[in-house]
Amino acid sequence: MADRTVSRWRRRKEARPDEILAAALASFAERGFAATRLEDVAARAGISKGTLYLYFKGKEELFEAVVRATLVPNLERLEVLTASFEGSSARLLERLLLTIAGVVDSRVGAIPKLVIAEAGNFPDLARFYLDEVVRRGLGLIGTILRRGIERGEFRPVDVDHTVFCVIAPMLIAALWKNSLEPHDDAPLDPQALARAHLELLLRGLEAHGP
Amino acid sequence: MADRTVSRWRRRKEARPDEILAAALASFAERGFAATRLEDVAARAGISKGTLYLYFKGKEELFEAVVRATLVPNLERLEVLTASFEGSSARLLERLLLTIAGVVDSRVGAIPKLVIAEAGNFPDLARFYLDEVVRRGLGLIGTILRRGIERGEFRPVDVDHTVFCVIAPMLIAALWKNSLEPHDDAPLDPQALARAHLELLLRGLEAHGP
Amino acid sequence: MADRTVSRWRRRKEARPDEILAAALASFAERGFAATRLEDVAARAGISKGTLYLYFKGKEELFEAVVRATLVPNLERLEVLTASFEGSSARLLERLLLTIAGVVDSRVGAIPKLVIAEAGNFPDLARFYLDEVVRRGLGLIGTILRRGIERGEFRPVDVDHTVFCVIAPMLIAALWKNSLEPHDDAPLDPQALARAHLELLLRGLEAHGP
Amino acid sequence: MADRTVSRWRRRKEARPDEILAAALASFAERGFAATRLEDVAARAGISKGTLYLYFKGKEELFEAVVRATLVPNLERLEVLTASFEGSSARLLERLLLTIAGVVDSRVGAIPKLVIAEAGNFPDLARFYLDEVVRRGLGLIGTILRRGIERGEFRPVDVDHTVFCVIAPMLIAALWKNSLEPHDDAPLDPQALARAHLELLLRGLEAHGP
DNA sequence: AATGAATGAGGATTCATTCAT
DNA sequence: AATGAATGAATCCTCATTCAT
Repeated sequence: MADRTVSRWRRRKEARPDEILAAALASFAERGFAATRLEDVAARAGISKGTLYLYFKGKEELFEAVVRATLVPNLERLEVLTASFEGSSARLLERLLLTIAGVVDSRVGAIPKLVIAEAGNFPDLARFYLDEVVRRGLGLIGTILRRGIERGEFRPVDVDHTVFCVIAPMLIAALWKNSLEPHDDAPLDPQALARAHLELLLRGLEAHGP
Repeated sequence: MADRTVSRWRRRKEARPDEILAAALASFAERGFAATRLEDVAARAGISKGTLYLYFKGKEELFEAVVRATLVPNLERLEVLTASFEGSSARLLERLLLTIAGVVDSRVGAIPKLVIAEAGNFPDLARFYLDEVVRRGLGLIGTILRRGIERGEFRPVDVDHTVFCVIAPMLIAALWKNSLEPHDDAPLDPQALARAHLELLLRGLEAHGP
Repeated sequence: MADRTVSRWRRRKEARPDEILAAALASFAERGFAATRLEDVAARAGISKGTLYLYFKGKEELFEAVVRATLVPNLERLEVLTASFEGSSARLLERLLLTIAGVVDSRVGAIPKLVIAEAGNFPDLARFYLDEVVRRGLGLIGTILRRGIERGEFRPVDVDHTVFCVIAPMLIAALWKNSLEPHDDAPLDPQALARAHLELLLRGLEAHGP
Repeated sequence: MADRTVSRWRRRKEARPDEILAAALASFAERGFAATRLEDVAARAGISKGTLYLYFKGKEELFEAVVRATLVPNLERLEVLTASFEGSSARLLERLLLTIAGVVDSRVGAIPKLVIAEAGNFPDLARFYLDEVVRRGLGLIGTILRRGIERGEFRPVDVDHTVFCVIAPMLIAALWKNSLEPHDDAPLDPQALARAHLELLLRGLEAHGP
């Protein structure tokens, strides 16, 4: 109803930034930052080259926007999940990894590859990602590990290093899907990998004896 | 003796390709393929831009040579080690991961980042890497896992997926060192990570009591 | 009375072209033709970019209109003054230069700079300016000089070249005010310059002896 | 002899900057800064677009180099002339203006037009020109006027404003030659103008009888 | 073999102009 | 009449590659 009052044009203008970000993510994921031509991004978004510049100051800003706009919302969801979870820490870890496996399979799974590839050329972006994604993500896992140790579910481990071991397979899956998998015959199933990893991980973390 | 007959100049000339490869690896590692200027590679190698072309057909060939020349020798060493190892599979896995942790800390640790970043733009290279590094590397780990299972040291696991879990933390360490670590304050110690990972992993793989 | 019947809105609409011309003159004066963005002109005139095109066919036409619309009315005033002046030729020359000094200090003082800068890119405009401003202006001064010579007030001089000498300082003042003065500390006073010039000029023109 | 040892290539490299500056001056003079395409400058200099960038960082730097490289040497010549001149101040002024008239007729006569047109967009250049050309030039004329006044050759005048009157016709000639003259039929003769100006000026400056 | 001056294709960016609303 | 979103032609600039010396 209220929507009728806004012109189609105006509605388009509001949708544009997201359409462009989606197109840009796809292009950057395929070819990387430097090899992506803005003209291709524009074509993919169904607009002209010049229109891009109405929404983003340039290629670098577009790239940064792509990285900044993605992942963080996902992380927030996971933080809420962790804070409110009532079951065992093993179940929580399972829930977390399977959710991440789902993200890995989506478009945003390409972000880690982009950040890893371009961190050297985008120091600001690297720091943002470090602070807002990596530290928060690792912190989240650390919280769960400590929760398990405190509750006597997990044996005491070197939390700082173990968090890397928890997330590593999922990260590798995300990178794999966006780099070598297209050149391989057998696709990787992130969910299956997550389950194999969980089995190994939970046994590895299990508190011994009575 | 024989060496003495070869002039220093001649030895220099024979060393050139390797010096160029080392310079190229350093530059590619810092900025990535596209952002690396051949002029910088040349300067780093102490030669002129034109001289590069006497040894490599172009930027792409140089990049491929960097990737092809590295890692494979390391892999061969590991394959020999595995084939001839006499101790327990746990010890073998430990030996393997600690060795890899050493590689991660060296210049060649940058190769995975480069391949991941550029696989989309270098299909041939991607396939080479897939065949000659990834499959061989994962195969090696698979061999060890199967060895352990057969010998009753490890419980039966989903080998195909578990190999990813075994290598993932070391790979992440390699990527971390060549992307985000320079923007972080606390450096990651691959050896320490390998040990934390081994503790977790070996407990996770442990065959249950009789 | 009649004016009251026209709505303020309508009056606004009729004033538009002049408001746009004023905004355009200000922008062109500041940055020159090429560096002036139509968007800025529109903003300065308080309208949108698109509206400009309802009044002017394009940037070039707007530029030409700015040049054509200005100065000519000033010249006409001076021609009337000259034709009807009754006093000595020295007084007339004084009147003329002081009036021009006033124009130099106004917005239209920027026109000579614009024409000089863009004559090469606007041949039509150059010819218009040559015919309607330069020749008429120089002709006016020539008329005064000849009047003075005929009346025995001025000595006989090379009129064709002297007209340049008469107008040159005022022109320089106009250019100075619109180019280097903003970067200088001490502003130039066109009236004072006109007076210094007149003193020099009238002595230089003075007819000798009895 | 010694020249033979330097290769033709090297000799070319040393000549290039000046060849480019000459080509750039010609293009900028014709069309102004913005309307000049670097490709045209390159073509005029007999080189390719890219070669320009081996010698100048970009269009702006090239423009600034054109302005900075020219005129100053001319000024120095005039300063030497003034300092060492032995004749009457009237002769010195004559010598000065006729020399300037010669410069006006050369390629460098286009510089004032360029600076006036672009001062608003090149603040640094404007200040440079103000300090190194305008102030020095006006100072030179002021020195001569004061010399004449002190020696009793000229009557006491308002030196600060009179210097503008002395130089104005020559400046106008320089601007005229590089803007409107190409659209006019009768070319202006700077030497003739200088002579007409001198006659007027020297009479105007003449100290009155005893 | 080595150099480095020269080239030009490729792509980012700007902004005058158009036109649906 | 007025708007401002969209367009794409025009041009700067970079850098891999070539080649005369």
